[in-house]
Amino acid sequence: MSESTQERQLRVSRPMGLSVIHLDMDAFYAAVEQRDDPTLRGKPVVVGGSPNARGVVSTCSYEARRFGIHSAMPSSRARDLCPSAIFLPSDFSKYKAVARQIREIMGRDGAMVESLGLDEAFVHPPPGMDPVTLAGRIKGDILREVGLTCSVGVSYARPLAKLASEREKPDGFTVIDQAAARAMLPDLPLGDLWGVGPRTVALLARHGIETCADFWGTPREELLTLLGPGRTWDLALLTSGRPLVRERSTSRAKSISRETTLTQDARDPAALDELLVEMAEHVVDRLEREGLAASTVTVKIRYSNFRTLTRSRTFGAATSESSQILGAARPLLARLVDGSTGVRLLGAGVTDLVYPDDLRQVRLFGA
DNA sequence: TCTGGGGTCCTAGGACCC
DNA sequence: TCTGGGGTCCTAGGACCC
Repeated sequence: MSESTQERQLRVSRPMGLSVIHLDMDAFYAAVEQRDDPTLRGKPVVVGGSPNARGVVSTCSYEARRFGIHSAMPSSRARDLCPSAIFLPSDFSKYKAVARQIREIMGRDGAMVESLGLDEAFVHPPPGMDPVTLAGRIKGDILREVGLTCSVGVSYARPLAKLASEREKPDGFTVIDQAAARAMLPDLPLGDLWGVGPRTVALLARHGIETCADFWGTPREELLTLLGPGRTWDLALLTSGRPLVRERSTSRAKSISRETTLTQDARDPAALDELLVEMAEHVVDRLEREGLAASTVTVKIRYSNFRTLTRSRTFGAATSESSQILGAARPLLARLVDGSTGVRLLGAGVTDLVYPDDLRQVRLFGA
Protein backbone atom coordinates (compact mmCIF):
# COMPACT_ATOMS: atom_id res chain seq x y z
CA MET A 1 0.00 0.00 0.00
CA SER A 2 2.80 2.40 0.76
CA GLU A 3 3.69 4.87 -1.92
CA SER A 4 7.17 4.56 -3.38
CA THR A 5 9.49 7.54 -3.35
CA GLN A 6 9.38 7.58 -7.10
CA GLU A 7 5.59 7.76 -7.18
CA ARG A 8 5.67 10.50 -4.59
CA GLN A 9 8.11 12.55 -6.63
CA LEU A 10 6.05 12.07 -9.74
CA ARG A 11 2.99 13.27 -7.95
CA VAL A 12 4.59 16.39 -6.48
CA SER A 13 6.25 17.39 -9.72
CA ARG A 14 2.90 17.87 -11.42
CA PRO A 15 1.71 21.47 -11.35
CA MET A 16 -0.55 22.03 -8.40
CA GLY A 17 -3.60 24.24 -8.59
CA LEU A 18 -4.95 26.37 -5.80
CA SER A 19 -6.89 24.08 -3.51
CA VAL A 20 -7.03 25.25 0.08
CA ILE A 21 -8.02 28.35 2.03
CA HIS A 22 -6.70 29.42 5.40
CA LEU A 23 -8.90 31.83 7.29
CA ASP A 24 -7.75 33.71 10.36
CA MET A 25 -9.98 36.07 12.33
CA ASP A 26 -8.30 39.41 13.05
CA ALA A 27 -7.56 39.88 16.79
CA PHE A 28 -10.54 37.63 17.37
CA TYR A 29 -11.36 37.90 21.09
CA ALA A 30 -10.57 41.61 21.23
CA ALA A 31 -12.58 42.24 18.04
CA VAL A 32 -15.62 40.46 19.50
CA GLU A 33 -15.41 42.62 22.63
CA GLN A 34 -15.09 45.80 20.56
CA ARG A 35 -18.00 44.77 18.38
CA ASP A 36 -20.24 44.24 21.41
CA ASP A 37 -19.20 47.37 23.32
CA PRO A 38 -18.83 50.45 21.13
CA THR A 39 -17.02 52.34 23.90
CA LEU A 40 -14.06 49.94 23.38
CA ARG A 41 -13.65 50.74 19.69
CA GLY A 42 -10.50 52.55 18.70
CA LYS A 43 -8.93 51.80 22.09
CA PRO A 44 -6.14 49.47 23.23
CA VAL A 45 -8.00 46.39 24.46
CA VAL A 46 -6.19 43.42 26.00
CA VAL A 47 -8.04 40.15 26.52
CA GLY A 48 -6.45 37.59 28.83
CA GLY A 49 -5.13 37.12 32.34
CA SER A 50 -4.97 39.86 34.91
CA PRO A 51 -1.75 41.90 35.19
CA ASN A 52 -1.98 41.36 38.95
CA ALA A 53 -2.22 37.57 38.87
CA ARG A 54 0.59 36.22 36.68
CA GLY A 55 -1.63 36.37 33.64
CA VAL A 56 -0.60 36.60 30.00
CA VAL A 57 -2.14 38.31 26.99
CA SER A 58 -4.43 36.08 24.99
CA THR A 59 -5.36 38.56 22.24
CA CYS A 60 -5.12 42.32 21.94
CA SER A 61 -6.63 44.89 19.61
CA TYR A 62 -4.57 46.48 16.85
CA GLU A 63 -4.58 49.71 18.85
CA ALA A 64 -2.81 47.82 21.68
CA ARG A 65 -0.31 46.28 19.27
CA ARG A 66 0.97 49.76 18.43
CA PHE A 67 2.33 49.89 21.99
CA GLY A 68 4.27 46.69 21.41
CA ILE A 69 1.77 44.44 23.17
CA HIS A 70 1.30 40.95 21.69
CA SER A 71 -0.10 37.52 22.50
CA ALA A 72 1.59 35.44 25.22
CA MET A 73 3.23 38.51 26.74
CA PRO A 74 2.89 38.75 30.53
CA SER A 75 -0.05 41.04 31.25
CA SER A 76 2.03 42.99 33.76
CA ARG A 77 4.43 43.83 30.96
CA ALA A 78 1.52 44.90 28.75
CA ARG A 79 0.34 47.27 31.43
CA ASP A 80 3.81 48.76 31.70
CA LEU A 81 3.86 49.35 27.95
CA CYS A 82 0.39 50.91 27.92
CA PRO A 83 -1.00 51.92 31.33
CA SER A 84 -4.25 53.10 29.75
CA ALA A 85 -4.99 49.73 28.12
CA ILE A 86 -8.31 48.13 28.99
CA PHE A 87 -7.87 44.60 30.39
CA LEU A 88 -10.74 42.15 29.97
CA PRO A 89 -11.00 38.50 31.04
CA SER A 90 -11.60 35.92 28.29
CA ASP A 91 -15.26 35.05 27.77
CA PHE A 92 -14.90 31.71 26.03
CA SER A 93 -18.58 30.83 25.90
CA LYS A 94 -19.17 34.01 23.91
CA TYR A 95 -16.22 33.39 21.56
CA LYS A 96 -17.33 29.80 21.03
CA ALA A 97 -20.79 30.94 19.98
CA VAL A 98 -19.31 33.37 17.44
CA ALA A 99 -16.91 30.68 16.20
CA ARG A 100 -19.86 28.33 15.60
CA GLN A 101 -21.55 30.98 13.51
CA ILE A 102 -18.37 31.48 11.45
CA ARG A 103 -17.93 27.73 10.91
CA GLU A 104 -21.45 27.53 9.55
CA ILE A 105 -20.65 30.29 7.05
CA MET A 106 -17.45 28.56 5.94
CA GLY A 107 -19.20 25.25 5.36
CA ARG A 108 -22.16 26.67 3.49
CA ASP A 109 -21.13 25.57 -0.01
CA GLY A 110 -20.32 22.06 1.05
CA ALA A 111 -16.69 22.87 1.82
CA MET A 112 -14.83 20.76 4.37
CA VAL A 113 -13.86 22.88 7.37
CA GLU A 114 -10.84 21.93 9.45
CA SER A 115 -10.82 24.09 12.59
CA LEU A 116 -7.58 25.02 14.33
CA GLY A 117 -8.82 26.52 17.55
CA LEU A 118 -11.62 29.08 17.72
CA ASP A 119 -10.22 31.77 15.47
CA GLU A 120 -8.80 30.00 12.44
CA ALA A 121 -9.52 27.17 10.04
CA PHE A 122 -8.58 25.53 6.78
CA VAL A 123 -11.37 25.35 4.23
CA HIS A 124 -11.24 22.71 1.50
CA PRO A 125 -13.58 23.61 -1.37
CA PRO A 126 -15.74 20.88 -2.89
CA PRO A 127 -14.58 19.51 -6.27
CA GLY A 128 -14.99 21.99 -9.08
CA MET A 129 -15.30 25.09 -6.92
CA ASP A 130 -12.71 27.86 -7.33
CA PRO A 131 -11.05 28.52 -3.97
CA VAL A 132 -10.46 32.21 -4.66
CA THR A 133 -14.14 32.77 -5.37
CA LEU A 134 -15.13 30.76 -2.31
CA ALA A 135 -12.70 32.68 -0.09
CA GLY A 136 -14.17 35.98 -1.24
CA ARG A 137 -17.70 34.79 -0.59
CA ILE A 138 -16.81 33.61 2.94
CA LYS A 139 -14.94 36.81 3.81
CA GLY A 140 -17.88 38.94 2.67
CA ASP A 141 -20.48 36.86 4.51
CA ILE A 142 -18.52 36.97 7.77
CA LEU A 143 -18.24 40.74 7.63
CA ARG A 144 -21.91 41.19 6.74
CA GLU A 145 -23.43 38.63 9.11
CA VAL A 146 -20.99 38.57 12.04
CA GLY A 147 -19.54 42.07 11.80
CA LEU A 148 -15.90 40.99 12.00
CA THR A 149 -12.97 41.05 9.61
CA CYS A 150 -10.63 38.20 8.83
CA SER A 151 -7.53 37.54 6.77
CA VAL A 152 -7.57 34.79 4.17
CA GLY A 153 -4.85 33.00 2.29
CA VAL A 154 -5.30 30.74 -0.72
CA SER A 155 -2.70 28.29 -1.94
CA TYR A 156 -2.05 24.73 -3.09
CA ALA A 157 -0.82 23.41 0.26
CA ARG A 158 -1.90 24.10 3.81
CA PRO A 159 1.37 25.55 5.19
CA LEU A 160 1.47 28.03 2.32
CA ALA A 161 -2.18 28.96 2.72
CA LYS A 162 -1.41 29.73 6.34
CA LEU A 163 1.61 31.75 5.34
CA ALA A 164 -0.57 33.62 2.85
CA SER A 165 -3.20 34.62 5.40
CA GLU A 166 -0.45 36.13 7.56
CA ARG A 167 0.97 38.30 4.78
CA GLU A 168 -1.50 41.16 4.88
CA LYS A 169 -3.17 41.36 8.24
CA PRO A 170 -5.66 42.64 9.12
CA ASP A 171 -8.43 42.23 6.56
CA GLY A 172 -6.04 40.63 4.08
CA PHE A 173 -6.60 38.53 0.98
CA THR A 174 -3.48 36.82 -0.37
CA VAL A 175 -2.99 34.17 -3.02
CA ILE A 176 0.24 32.17 -3.24
CA ASP A 177 0.45 30.04 -6.37
CA GLN A 178 3.47 27.97 -7.35
CA ALA A 179 5.22 30.83 -9.12
CA ALA A 180 4.76 33.09 -6.11
CA ALA A 181 6.02 30.34 -3.81
CA ARG A 182 9.15 29.85 -5.90
CA ALA A 183 9.80 33.58 -5.64
CA MET A 184 9.27 33.99 -1.92
CA LEU A 185 10.52 30.78 -0.35
CA PRO A 186 14.30 31.17 -0.73
CA ASP A 187 14.53 34.27 1.47
CA LEU A 188 11.84 33.19 3.90
CA PRO A 189 13.01 32.97 7.55
CA LEU A 190 12.48 29.42 8.79
CA GLY A 191 10.58 30.68 11.82
CA ASP A 192 7.80 31.92 9.53
CA LEU A 193 6.94 28.31 8.72
CA TRP A 194 4.18 26.59 10.58
CA GLY A 195 5.63 24.23 13.19
CA VAL A 196 9.09 25.80 13.32
CA GLY A 197 9.26 27.46 16.71
CA PRO A 198 11.81 29.51 18.64
CA ARG A 199 13.86 26.50 19.81
CA THR A 200 14.38 25.15 16.32
CA VAL A 201 15.08 28.62 14.94
CA ALA A 202 17.74 29.21 17.60
CA LEU A 203 19.32 25.79 17.04
CA LEU A 204 19.56 26.24 13.29
CA ALA A 205 20.68 29.87 13.55
CA ARG A 206 23.67 28.75 15.62
CA HIS A 207 24.75 26.85 12.51
CA GLY A 208 24.09 29.73 10.16
CA ILE A 209 20.82 28.28 8.85
CA GLU A 210 18.22 31.02 8.84
CA THR A 211 16.27 30.91 5.59
CA CYS A 212 14.85 28.20 3.35
CA ALA A 213 17.77 28.74 0.96
CA ASP A 214 20.23 28.22 3.84
CA PHE A 215 18.39 25.01 4.66
CA TRP A 216 18.68 23.74 1.08
CA GLY A 217 22.38 24.56 1.05
CA THR A 218 23.13 22.56 4.20
CA PRO A 219 24.52 19.04 3.80
CA ARG A 220 21.96 16.38 4.59
CA GLU A 221 24.25 14.78 7.16
CA GLU A 222 24.46 17.99 9.14
CA LEU A 223 20.68 18.43 9.14
CA LEU A 224 20.16 14.85 10.28
CA THR A 225 22.57 15.37 13.16
CA LEU A 226 20.92 18.61 14.20
CA LEU A 227 17.27 17.68 13.80
CA GLY A 228 16.95 13.92 13.53
CA PRO A 229 15.27 12.17 10.60
CA GLY A 230 11.65 13.06 11.39
CA ARG A 231 12.07 16.79 11.68
CA THR A 232 14.55 16.95 8.79
CA TRP A 233 11.93 15.40 6.52
CA ASP A 234 9.17 17.72 7.77
CA LEU A 235 11.32 20.79 7.19
CA ALA A 236 12.41 19.58 3.78
CA LEU A 237 8.75 19.40 2.77
CA LEU A 238 7.86 22.71 4.37
CA THR A 239 10.70 24.65 2.79
CA SER A 240 10.07 23.09 -0.61
CA GLY A 241 6.49 24.35 -0.69
CA ARG A 242 5.25 20.85 -1.45
CA PRO A 243 2.09 19.70 0.31
CA LEU A 244 2.77 18.41 3.79
CA VAL A 245 0.44 15.48 4.19
CA ARG A 246 -0.11 15.09 7.87
CA GLU A 247 -3.55 13.73 8.39
CA ARG A 248 -4.77 15.09 11.70
CA SER A 249 -6.88 12.05 12.48
CA THR A 250 -10.15 12.66 14.24
CA SER A 251 -11.65 15.72 15.80
CA ARG A 252 -12.11 13.75 19.01
CA ALA A 253 -10.14 14.98 21.99
CA LYS A 254 -7.18 12.81 22.97
CA SER A 255 -6.71 14.23 26.44
CA ILE A 256 -8.51 16.28 29.06
CA SER A 257 -6.66 18.34 31.61
CA ARG A 258 -6.94 21.14 34.08
CA GLU A 259 -4.10 23.22 35.42
CA THR A 260 -3.68 26.39 37.35
CA THR A 261 -0.93 28.84 38.16
CA LEU A 262 -1.10 29.92 41.77
CA THR A 263 -1.19 33.60 42.60
CA GLN A 264 1.71 32.92 44.97
CA ASP A 265 4.06 29.98 45.20
CA ALA A 266 2.91 27.26 47.59
CA ARG A 267 4.87 24.72 49.64
CA ASP A 268 2.44 23.05 52.02
CA PRO A 269 1.83 19.46 50.79
CA ALA A 270 -1.61 19.32 52.38
CA ALA A 271 -2.74 22.48 50.59
CA LEU A 272 -1.34 21.25 47.28
CA ASP A 273 -3.06 17.91 47.74
CA GLU A 274 -6.35 19.67 48.34
CA LEU A 275 -5.93 21.73 45.20
CA LEU A 276 -5.03 18.64 43.19
CA VAL A 277 -8.22 16.93 44.34
CA GLU A 278 -10.24 19.92 43.13
CA MET A 279 -8.64 19.84 39.71
CA ALA A 280 -8.90 16.08 39.34
CA GLU A 281 -12.59 16.25 40.23
CA HIS A 282 -13.07 18.85 37.55
CA VAL A 283 -11.50 16.47 35.03
CA VAL A 284 -13.68 13.59 36.27
CA ASP A 285 -16.77 15.79 35.86
CA ARG A 286 -15.88 16.37 32.24
CA LEU A 287 -15.27 12.68 31.66
CA GLU A 288 -18.67 11.85 33.10
CA ARG A 289 -20.46 14.62 31.26
CA GLU A 290 -19.03 13.47 27.94
CA GLY A 291 -19.47 9.78 28.70
CA LEU A 292 -15.74 9.03 28.43
CA ALA A 293 -13.29 6.90 30.33
CA ALA A 294 -9.52 7.23 30.49
CA SER A 295 -6.70 4.85 31.26
CA THR A 296 -3.82 7.20 32.06
CA VAL A 297 -3.68 9.84 34.80
CA THR A 298 -1.02 12.55 34.72
CA VAL A 299 -0.01 15.07 37.37
CA LYS A 300 1.97 18.12 36.36
CA ILE A 301 3.94 20.48 38.53
CA ARG A 302 5.94 23.63 37.87
CA TYR A 303 8.33 24.80 40.55
CA SER A 304 9.09 28.42 41.30
CA ASN A 305 12.23 28.16 39.14
CA PHE A 306 9.94 27.19 36.21
CA ARG A 307 11.22 23.62 36.05
CA THR A 308 8.24 21.57 34.93
CA LEU A 309 7.77 17.86 35.61
CA THR A 310 5.04 15.28 35.04
CA ARG A 311 4.27 11.93 36.61
CA SER A 312 1.75 9.53 35.18
CA ARG A 313 0.15 6.18 35.79
CA THR A 314 -1.71 3.86 33.44
CA PHE A 315 -4.50 1.49 34.50
CA GLY A 316 -5.21 -1.91 33.04
CA ALA A 317 -8.69 -0.73 32.09
CA ALA A 318 -10.11 2.71 31.38
CA THR A 319 -12.15 4.33 34.13
CA SER A 320 -14.11 7.45 34.94
CA GLU A 321 -14.37 6.61 38.64
CA SER A 322 -13.43 9.56 40.77
CA SER A 323 -12.02 7.33 43.51
CA GLN A 324 -9.72 5.50 41.12
CA ILE A 325 -8.47 8.63 39.37
CA LEU A 326 -7.89 10.50 42.63
CA GLY A 327 -6.34 7.39 44.11
CA ALA A 328 -3.76 7.42 41.32
CA ALA A 329 -3.22 11.18 41.17
CA ARG A 330 -2.51 11.86 44.83
CA PRO A 331 0.49 9.52 45.19
CA LEU A 332 1.86 10.88 41.91
CA LEU A 333 1.76 14.37 43.40
CA ALA A 334 3.37 13.15 46.62
CA ARG A 335 6.38 12.05 44.55
CA LEU A 336 6.81 15.64 43.32
CA VAL A 337 6.32 17.63 46.54
CA ASP A 338 8.92 17.84 49.26
CA GLY A 339 7.43 20.60 51.41
CA SER A 340 10.30 23.01 50.89
CA THR A 341 10.39 23.78 47.15
CA GLY A 342 8.01 26.50 45.96
CA VAL A 343 5.30 25.39 43.52
CA ARG A 344 3.78 27.84 41.04
CA LEU A 345 1.61 25.55 38.94
CA LEU A 346 -0.31 22.37 39.52
CA GLY A 347 -2.18 20.32 36.96
CA ALA A 348 -4.12 17.07 36.59
CA GLY A 349 -5.13 15.36 33.39
CA VAL A 350 -6.16 12.13 31.72
CA THR A 351 -5.19 10.63 28.36
CA ASP A 352 -5.80 7.41 26.43
CA LEU A 353 -9.47 8.30 26.26
CA VAL A 354 -12.07 5.68 25.51
CA TYR A 355 -15.25 6.84 23.78
CA PRO A 356 -18.72 5.28 24.25
CA ASP A 357 -18.60 3.41 20.93
CA ASP A 358 -15.20 1.99 21.89
CA LEU A 359 -16.70 0.82 25.17
CA ARG A 360 -19.43 -1.09 23.38
CA GLN A 361 -16.81 -3.05 21.52
CA VAL A 362 -14.97 -3.82 24.73
CA ARG A 363 -18.16 -5.15 26.29
CA LEU A 364 -18.81 -7.25 23.22
CA PHE A 365 -15.54 -9.04 23.78
CA GLY A 366 -15.98 -9.13 27.55
CA ALA A 367 -19.42 -10.73 27.28
C1' DT B 1 9.01 42.02 32.12
C1' DC B 2 8.95 37.29 34.46
C1' DT B 3 6.74 34.04 31.99
C1' DG B 4 -1.60 30.98 31.05
C1' DG B 5 -4.32 27.14 29.90
C1' DG B 6 -5.82 24.01 26.73
C1' DG B 7 -4.20 20.88 23.67
C1' DT B 8 -1.30 17.75 19.79
C1' DC B 9 2.54 15.21 18.34
C1' DC B 10 7.22 13.24 18.66
C1' DT B 11 11.24 10.97 20.78
C1' DA B 12 13.73 7.94 23.63
C1' DG B 13 14.80 4.55 27.08
C1' DG B 14 13.55 0.60 29.72
C1' DA B 15 10.51 -3.33 30.68
C1' DC B 16 8.69 -7.21 28.97
C1' DC B 17 7.59 -10.75 25.67
C1' DC B 18 8.33 -13.98 21.88
C1' DT C 1 28.76 -18.50 28.60
C1' DC C 2 27.34 -15.04 26.56
C1' DT C 3 23.84 -12.71 25.03
C1' DG C 4 19.72 -11.82 18.78
C1' DG C 5 16.31 -9.02 17.22
C1' DG C 6 11.84 -7.21 16.88
C1' DG C 7 7.47 -5.44 18.74
C1' DT C 8 4.70 -3.14 22.11
C1' DC C 9 3.67 -0.77 26.28
C1' DC C 10 4.75 2.60 29.76
C1' DT C 11 6.87 6.74 31.35
C1' DA C 12 8.96 11.30 30.94
C1' DG C 13 10.22 15.25 28.64
C1' DG C 14 9.93 18.65 25.18
C1' DA C 15 8.58 21.45 20.97
C1' DC C 16 4.94 23.64 19.15
C1' DC C 17 0.27 25.64 18.31
C1' DC C 18 -3.76 28.87 19.37
